[in-house]
Formats: sequence, structure tokens, C-alpha cells
Amino acid sequence: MNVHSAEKRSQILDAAQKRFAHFGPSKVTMDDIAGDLGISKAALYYYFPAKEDVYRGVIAREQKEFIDRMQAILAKDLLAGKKLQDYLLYQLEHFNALVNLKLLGKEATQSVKPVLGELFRQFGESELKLISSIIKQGKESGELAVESAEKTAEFIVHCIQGLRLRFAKAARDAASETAAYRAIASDFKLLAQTLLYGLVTKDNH
Amino acid sequence: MNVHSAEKRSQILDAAQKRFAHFGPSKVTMDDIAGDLGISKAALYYYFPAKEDVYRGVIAREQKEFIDRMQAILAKDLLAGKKLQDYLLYQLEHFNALVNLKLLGKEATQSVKPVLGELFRQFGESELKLISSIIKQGKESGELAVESAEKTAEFIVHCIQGLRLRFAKAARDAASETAAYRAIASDFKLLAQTLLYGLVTKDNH
DNA sequence: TATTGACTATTTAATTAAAATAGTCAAATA
DNA sequence: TATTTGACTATTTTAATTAAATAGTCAATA
Repeated sequence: MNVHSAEKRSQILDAAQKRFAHFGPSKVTMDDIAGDLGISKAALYYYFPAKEDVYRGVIAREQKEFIDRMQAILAKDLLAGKKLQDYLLYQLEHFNALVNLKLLGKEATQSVKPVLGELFRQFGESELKLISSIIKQGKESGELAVESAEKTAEFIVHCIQGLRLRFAKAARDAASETAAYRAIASDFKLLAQTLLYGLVTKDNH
Repeated sequence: MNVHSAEKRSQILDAAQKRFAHFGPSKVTMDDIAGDLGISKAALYYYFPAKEDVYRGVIAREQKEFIDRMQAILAKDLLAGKKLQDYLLYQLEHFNALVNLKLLGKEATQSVKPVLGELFRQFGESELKLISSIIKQGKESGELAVESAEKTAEFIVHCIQGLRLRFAKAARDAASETAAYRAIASDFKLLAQTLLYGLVTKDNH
């Protein structure tokens, strides 16, 4: 029976994570990963039935880490507006720390793309739940004026993902990735401000 | 001397535009286009020195058409807030009508990609100018409370492009393109509303 | 249960030849 | 002189073939 030590599985994911981040998934062989741990490839297959499962494992772990961090930020007893602001301001830096998450579409063999798509979808749902809970809190307390909390949350998630996507694209072309990062960080700051208070002055409401 | 008739050039672009929209640029040969017009390929090269220039011409024309339409909308004597709203509400449907614009990155041979990138950049700048002029109008009249009109305009353009990009991605995967369209249309509606008035109720400002 | 070496099955990369297509040009035409 | 063409060459794509790399299996073993 395959019981697996959770310990060992985690070590394997550690090694794979480092290599994936450095070379991209397609340039990392199962022998590479096994070699890093001083075990044979066959042993590796005892823990993960396919390379796809290793990649899936690495990404799933990163996604969980991201969601956990964001949940921690949102667990505090704050106004919904403040929470939303915090989410927008902190999600980018945490998102960026998780290298493989960004590698998603890019650098993937054709066969794993559907899997990644599915993982990405799940991730989006997790993000939607987080934002959704914030908006609901704000709506119920009368702090936020929204018609449908659900639709509003979706809209915000789409904005976030859209800006991230645009950033990824810009970072590829641009001379400096740092410049692209600063630009998008500024965008998220403005998004946080504008979503809450809008552009129109009070006199003109 | 190469004088070219503007008339003929335009006819060529018409034929190319239709084919590109239907099959994608890489599946359209110069012979195809020439055939549609009942002329020889050599004649076509008399008007356009390279296939790249045909594609460039088609896209440039579509971009101009888009910008012209949007300028028409914004030429009216309205509050900046209303103009911004109009822009956000109408840009999507007009953008979608211009097929080749959407084909940009996709379906392009490696050699034309840099050209397309440049065209895309120029297009972004045109859009930025439009939005920027709206925001400036609103700022100067005291209608909009923005720190930097320039930065705000950039932020809004990034949101627009991000949502479009996300939409293009979703449309590829999703079962129905129509469903994806409805979703993004709703997003732009919410963007128009939220950008102006924000989510926070007046009592909580 | 966990591990391995030796194996097979698949996938990717490199090579080449054939086909399709872009692009040129001297001559013809209107 | 401006435009068009057929016949040409140059370049790029595609297809087919093989060699190499890598994924994945399994009986034997500690």
C-alpha cells in the first residue's frame, strides 16, 4: 500500500519548486528532482504517479499559501472598506513572491496546460470567495452601497486578474521588470482608492 | 514613379481585411488577396512592398476607425463624468466590431509580431490621450477629485486593457463567447459606475 | 513500506527534403 | 508615365524521418 510519508512528499515538492522557479517546468526532468534528493527516479514515482502531479502539487501549495496569507490579513476586525484596500495593496507583493504561480500559462508543455487551466480556475474561485465575503460584510453593515455583492466581487476579481495579466505581458516586453512592477503597484493603489470613494467630488454627487 | 491610387489601395485593404478576419493573417496568401481583386500578385506588390505592410495597413485603419468613433462620442458638450461613462460603455462594442484588432497577438507569424507590438503600443497611447483629455476636463472644472490626471488616465487605460485581455482569454476557453461577452459588458458597466461614485456610502465617507 | 536498476513507451529535438509562399524584375500594355 | 503581368528566385512552412531525451513501469530487494 502506498502510504507515503508526508515529510518526503513535502521535500520532493521543495526541490521541484526551486527547479521549476529557476528553469521553468519543461526544463526540469524527473531525474533532476530525484538527483537533488539523492534518490532514484523510481522512488520519486512511488510518491508522485506522474510529473504532472508534482507540478500540480507545487502550484496547489503556492496557491494555498497565497490564500492563507490573504485570509490572515482579512481575519482582523476592520471595516470592509479597509479590508478591501488591504487586499488590493498586499495581494500583488505576495502574488509575486510565488514564482510558479506566475509561470502558469507560460513554459508549460501542451499536455499540462489543461491541468493548469483548472488550477487557475480554482484559484480564481478562492479569490472570489475572499473578496465576496468582504463585500457582503460591507453591504450588510450598510458601509458599502452595492446592488449585488456577488457581481461586485466578480468585477473586482476580474479587474485584479486583468491588471495582473497586463502586467505579465508588459514585463515580458519592457526593458525593466522593476519599472513594470512599479507601474502596476501604482495601479493597484489607485484601484483601492477609487473603488471606495470614486472620482467625483462630493459636491457633484 | 509610384503614385498609387488611394482608391486601389483601399480596395486592397478591404479584401485583405475580410480574409484576415475570416482565416487569420497567416492563412491568407498574397495570391489570395490578388485573386479576390482579379489582379496579379505582382500588381499587388506595386501598391504594398510587403505583406507586412498590408497587415499594418488593415490594422492601422481599424485603429483609426475606433479612435474616430470614440472621439465623436466625446466631442459632445457633456460633464467629464458622463463622457467617461460613455467611453467605458461604448468602447467594448466598437472594439469588438473591429475583428483584426482582436487578432493582434494571436495568429501572427513570428516576423510580424514586433510590428504588431508597436501598433498596439501606439493604439494604447491614442486611448490614453482620449481618457486623459476627459480627466483633465473634469479636474479643471472641479468635477473630479484626482491628484494626477495623467496617472489616473493611465490607471483607467490599464483597467480597460486588462479587462479586454482577460476577456480574450476567457473567450478562448469558455464554451460560449457570448457568455464571456455578457460578463465583460457587465464588468465595464460596474467599472463606469464605481470609478465615478465609489462603493462607500456617503454616510461613511 | 520503501527503494532500486534495468527496462519500455512517449515525447521532444534535429535533420532533411518537398511544397508553399513571399518577393523581384524585365518586358508588355494602356 | 503609371500600371500590370508572367516567369523567375529567395525564403519560409510543412512533412517525414530519425536520433536523443525523458517519462513512466516493474520485478527484484532491503
